[in-house]
Amino acid sequence: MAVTGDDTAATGDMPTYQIRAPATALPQGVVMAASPGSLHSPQQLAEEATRKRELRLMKNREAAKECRRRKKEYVKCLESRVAVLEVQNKKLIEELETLKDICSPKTDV
DNA sequence: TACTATCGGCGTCACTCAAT
DNA sequence: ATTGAGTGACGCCGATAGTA
Repeated sequence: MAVTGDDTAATGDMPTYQIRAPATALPQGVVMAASPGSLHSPQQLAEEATRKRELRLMKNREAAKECRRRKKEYVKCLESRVAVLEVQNKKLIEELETLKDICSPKTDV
């Protein structure tokens, strides 16, 4: 698991699978906005607003996919850890029973 | 076969948090 | 204060399984 310990330690409410990664590159086909100074008419402003919204939605779409992918991976990781711990627990219980048998005094009833 | 319940994935919105 | 990324919550949709 690639989880930064510092992040999780600093923010208690942060899910452990969350990784605050640096900003990633834009998906292919994304064109950066024109500078605000180059806009004039209300028509142009409206188009710019629409374009910005679509860009935001597209980025959020990709972010959500990535977030879900990481979450699935995290859950899978937890499940395999549970499996390992269950085996370990079972072994310890068996060992305990063995030691009890060895140590307990015999009672003939 | 039509209907229903359940599940997984998706897109979107609203919010938080860190960086600037 | 603003901005961008990450994520929880919600609703929708298609696939699949179970049932009358």
